[in-house]
Amino acid sequence: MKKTDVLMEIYKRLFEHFGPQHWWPGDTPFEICVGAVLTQNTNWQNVEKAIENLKKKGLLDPFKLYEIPHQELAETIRPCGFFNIKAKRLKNFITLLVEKFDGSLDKLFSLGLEKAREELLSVKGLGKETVDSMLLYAGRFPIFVVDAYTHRILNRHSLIDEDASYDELQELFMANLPPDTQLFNEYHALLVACGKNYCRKKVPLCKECPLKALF
DNA sequence: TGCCAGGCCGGGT
DNA sequence: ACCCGGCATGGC
Repeated sequence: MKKTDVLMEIYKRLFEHFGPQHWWPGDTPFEICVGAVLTQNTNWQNVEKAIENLKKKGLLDPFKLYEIPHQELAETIRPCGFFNIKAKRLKNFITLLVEKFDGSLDKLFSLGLEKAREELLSVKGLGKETVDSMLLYAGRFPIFVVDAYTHRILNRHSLIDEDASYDELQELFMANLPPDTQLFNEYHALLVACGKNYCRKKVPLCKECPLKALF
């Protein structure tokens, strides 16, 4: 069976089981980018509280975040955990956005996928997953987002090695699927849904998993 | 109650 | 080039 067919079969099963996920859960591209940083190794529920705090204070704005002192920002996003380091990372991102792109995500994204990715990856605290999430869900670029769930699910169904890298996984999807933003959007969200609901740590293989007895 | 969550960095080997 | 500890809150 060709890799393309395998990947499409997985997508089909996940979509039929979970339905459309309507990602990213955020109103604006900027909110999506902020959420991408805050959700690093963190439950989305906690991130929602932090984002709600930012909204209440009217801080969900590049220039407001540019001005706010570290201490106050950290306190505001406290519920999402790792708040000191995340406040720094947000600041680093905001500094790039304001000082190099007039606070405009459109200007950043207008560089195109490759250049925008390079710019974002140069920011301390933004790794590949965070950056690719911004590019896919805020920038609408057709780039596949890999995360811990992607890794665990594919490994558990013997489709990749335990030690496969981010780049290898991303390449697997991108070399064998059409570069379709909506497909990549839904696919990643579905993998997260599957991981949260079924493919948990320590549970070797659960009976309800839609990918059970895959091939 | 303990374990885990949509990572990433930095220091030590 | 790996490997590992640190970062921290809140929900199940």
